[in-house]
Amino acid sequence: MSKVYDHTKIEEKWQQYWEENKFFLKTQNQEIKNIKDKMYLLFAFAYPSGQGLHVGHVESKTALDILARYYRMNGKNVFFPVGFDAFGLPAENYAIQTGVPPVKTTKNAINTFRRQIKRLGISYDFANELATCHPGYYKWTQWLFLQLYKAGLAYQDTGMVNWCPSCQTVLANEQVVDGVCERCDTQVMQKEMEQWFFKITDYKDELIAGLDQVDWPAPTKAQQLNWIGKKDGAEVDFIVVTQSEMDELKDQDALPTTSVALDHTLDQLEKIIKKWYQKQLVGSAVEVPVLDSKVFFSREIWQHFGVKFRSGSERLFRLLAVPKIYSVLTSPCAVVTAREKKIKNGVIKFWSFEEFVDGAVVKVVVRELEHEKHVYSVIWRGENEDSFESKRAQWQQCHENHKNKHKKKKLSCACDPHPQGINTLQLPFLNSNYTEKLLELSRLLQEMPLKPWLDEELLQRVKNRATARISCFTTRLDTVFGATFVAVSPEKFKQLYLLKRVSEKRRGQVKQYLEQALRKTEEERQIGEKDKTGVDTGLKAVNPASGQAVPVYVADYVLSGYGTGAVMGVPAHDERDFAFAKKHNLEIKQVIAWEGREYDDHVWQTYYSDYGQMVNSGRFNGLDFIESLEQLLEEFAYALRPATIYKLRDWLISRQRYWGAPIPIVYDPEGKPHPVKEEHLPWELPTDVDFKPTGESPLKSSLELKARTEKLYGKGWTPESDTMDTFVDSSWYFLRYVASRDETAFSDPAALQKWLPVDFYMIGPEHIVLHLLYSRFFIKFLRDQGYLDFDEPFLKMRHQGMILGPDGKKMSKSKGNVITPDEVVEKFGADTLRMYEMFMGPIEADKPWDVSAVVGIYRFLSRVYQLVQTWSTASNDLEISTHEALQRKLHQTIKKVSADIPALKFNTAIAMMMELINVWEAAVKEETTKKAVVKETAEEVGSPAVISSTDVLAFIKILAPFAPFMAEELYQEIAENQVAKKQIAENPAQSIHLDVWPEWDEALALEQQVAIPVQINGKVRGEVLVAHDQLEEKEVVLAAAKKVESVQNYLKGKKVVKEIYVPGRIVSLVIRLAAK
RNA sequence: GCCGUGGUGGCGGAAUUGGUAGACGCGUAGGUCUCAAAAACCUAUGAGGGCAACCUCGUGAGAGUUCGAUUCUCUCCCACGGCACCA
Repeated sequence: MSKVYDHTKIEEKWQQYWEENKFFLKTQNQEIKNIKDKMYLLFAFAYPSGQGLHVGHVESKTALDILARYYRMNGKNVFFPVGFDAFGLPAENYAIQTGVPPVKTTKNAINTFRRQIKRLGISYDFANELATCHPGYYKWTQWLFLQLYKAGLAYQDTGMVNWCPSCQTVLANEQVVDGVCERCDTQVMQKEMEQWFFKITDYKDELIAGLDQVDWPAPTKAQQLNWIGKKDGAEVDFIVVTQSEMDELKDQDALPTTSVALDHTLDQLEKIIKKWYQKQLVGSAVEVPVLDSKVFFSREIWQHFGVKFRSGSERLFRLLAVPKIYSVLTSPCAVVTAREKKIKNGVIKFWSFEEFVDGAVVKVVVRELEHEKHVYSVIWRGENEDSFESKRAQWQQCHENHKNKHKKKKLSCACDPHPQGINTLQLPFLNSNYTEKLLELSRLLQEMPLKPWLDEELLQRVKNRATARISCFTTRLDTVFGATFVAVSPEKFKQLYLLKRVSEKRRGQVKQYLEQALRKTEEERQIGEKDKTGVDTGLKAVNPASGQAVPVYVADYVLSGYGTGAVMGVPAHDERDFAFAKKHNLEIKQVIAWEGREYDDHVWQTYYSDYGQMVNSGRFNGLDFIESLEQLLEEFAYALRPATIYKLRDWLISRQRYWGAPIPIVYDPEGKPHPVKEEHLPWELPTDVDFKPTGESPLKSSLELKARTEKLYGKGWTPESDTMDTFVDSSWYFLRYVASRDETAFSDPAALQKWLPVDFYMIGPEHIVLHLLYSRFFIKFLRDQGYLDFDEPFLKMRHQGMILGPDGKKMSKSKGNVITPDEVVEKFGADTLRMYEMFMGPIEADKPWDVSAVVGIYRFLSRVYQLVQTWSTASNDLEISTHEALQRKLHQTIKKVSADIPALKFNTAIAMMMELINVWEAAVKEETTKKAVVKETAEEVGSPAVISSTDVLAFIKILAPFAPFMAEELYQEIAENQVAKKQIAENPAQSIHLDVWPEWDEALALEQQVAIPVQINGKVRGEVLVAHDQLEEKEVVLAAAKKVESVQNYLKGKKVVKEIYVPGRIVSLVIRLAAK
């Protein structure tokens, strides 16, 4: 009788056979005829943990192995390498506990992994195996660091970093999960340290754009985008004024709700102008800064910046004031009041004047604060038609009485020389429109003598004053009128040196808040998430849109690292600001309204942050977000500018750990960093270190490293003692694979040209963000350095899901739900393990392990084994099979499997093969029964051959990628059959895995008769058999359908009103009661 | 809260992208073999009704489009993953 399926024996035999014959090591030597023929399959770099292979590894490795074997049999030149991401914390932590050096544990772990992988029959090209902890590899990791350093993309910076007190190392933001260390779940602290960074932000825009070039799952792309976090919005400048200044202004009635504060520095102006220029906003209204009584910008200067004067007259000609500059009046007889007021430390001089310009009443207040040498000017505008009209009436009155009345009241007029002798530019009275006034002004400006750029002293003053401006990023510029406070993060408040402006009275309180907030970690701040703490600084800042002077708070709900580190508080339309305002009793001013929805500032409603129509926003009332945007930017251009911010930050690569690639930097006796010379690479990891955590990098304890540095660079030189983040190692390994033994370069240009980019990459969803981002950054950098000629490393990528424990939860030792590959291989064999994991469901889904379901695959493989055994012991050899149903099923199966493998639908491919085996078995049984009628016993009957050797071969070939051991066994066994032997001999391959993939015969795969369902009023009421050559003939099929008995019953006494036939699919009849 | 993914028998999952819902496997029940058990094999297996042919319901809930919806549209519910005081 036939043999029993002995998986252990079979698998050991062929594993050895493949290894001896080096079948899968040949890829590198094969010549590519055509570039399309190469196939670089990449498995995510794995960390060789001491626990050995996990069933999750098996899934993705098997999936890729199936692809590798499939493509090889289809004549592709397949490159399928393997390696180990061997640096990392677990080995080091183990060393701390036991004293066993990481080199040793890592080596053992790799050996275990390699053994297990081979046992699974993964057809890796082991000739190119690599490990990141090998000096031959990390030499080039260090080389990469030096290239980045040379290009200015590796830099040192000090800053607050996440510190894990247990791991004694710095963590990247992304390694902190819910405030605890990703690896050991310890609370993360904040610590200030000198660190190395890679400037990945230089590539932020390209990292976004490149996503269009690759075939990746859309959610992955979305997550990358989210991580880079590009957001368009605007920056809004709030000018800080002290309380005493505020009081003075109030006296002047100079700050009604529609006033505008102006404050500018030179570089800001330059920025604005350039921005306009880039945005091609030539022709818009322009701000004319008058920097000094003697320094004017001529029209030429504006033109030099690419800005044209606006020709329209509807816009106010706005003037900017900076120190020592007063005013340029655009109308001839503005009412100018001059006043002096004594305050504590000096004198404030005020000049205010009103003028009327094309539809707006303008009030300008110029103030000079002697002691601070500051001047603010405020432009105040008529808010609506009514005030405009009344102001105009006033204005005309004023004009009528100009000459005598002004003099009587001792008011000065712009027409007159300035009483204080300050240079005031005067325009002749013009009755004509604004354009002409503008032209006149520009003519006058041109005549003014030009003074060179600001002198040092003035420049310094301008710079100082810049700190008195708080910029806030917002994506909701349409709510700007509703900003009733400004909240600054503690860090930013410190940076801006705002504390010195806080009044004595409050300073202590503010200082105290700052100190305790800065001490808190990011994590601690999050604990009090709903508790919006903050302190009123007593400072006021002027909302550039509403002109309202609003309080400035320091609040730790504002993040320092995002945007500008300060926010404009719009409590009416932002939930956080709302909570803050409620707690601190701040004004809540609704500026957005929605049709059919009420606003009540007592309770927050989610729709308060929805887009809507602007209200309480002056002339912008009624506009929506989009409509207002451009206009706001233009109207308040002196304080608003478009801005884009990113969440992505530079990559912090320093790790205070031992088991990683040393950063190739040495410091001279002055402490200045210098790169290690290339001839000194690899800059080897010393072995004489103390693993015990001390809070300092273990490399500091190495005498060898210190001695080496002094010997090579001189006395007093010291080595960098940090190692690199292991993400650095694992973000370029796929370049090294193609020339993993090259000692002269990081990779071989010819091999790179030949194999890269990677055609298919399979990684777990845990690597979606960082690994991919970093790899893409390296590729783009190396490309810019001329080493590569492609933009994206991974053309096609898919993810494997997670294999869960039988309880549906994530496998973990503590839950006791871990299934190990070894135990399954032991019991059922590697073929069963592979196939079961492929059969569990879609590759990308998370699936629970079903202990009892594994046996289904084992049964299937046993049946395959038995069937082929039975076949090969049959005495008669068939050239061509005569069993029609079996033939059809076989060819349908070849077709389906050939389509499913490249689509990664392994589960349905396996289901189809099972169906085939079911049909095959049934056919054998049928034949046996036929024979049994003649013969008496089963032995006499023997094994009927209903299937030809061509067919058997075809089947085991399509099975081969899934169950490579079984397929090889059967392949070699049926070679004893005469006919099969001939067919196998036609291919010189000594292994089924190097043989040729079978083709299917479309004609044989076709069903002779198709059962077409017949629907009546949408319900299936019968089916009609149609010969396959009549499928296209609508009338024939419809006629036949109507004759079907079950259909007839429904048609009685009814009228068919509609007939639908979808060829090969369905007949649908719509019936009504027949008209009487 | 935001972004993303999904919800189909007792379970894992199919369904040619709008055309007979539940392929394939597990489990379960009954049977064959056996002294018995295990293994293996055979038959049945969405729910309800009927002796039966058949009928009704049924893909998270509700509505819509259609001759026809697991598939498309809208509203809602639930689960999972990522980000999160991100302005």
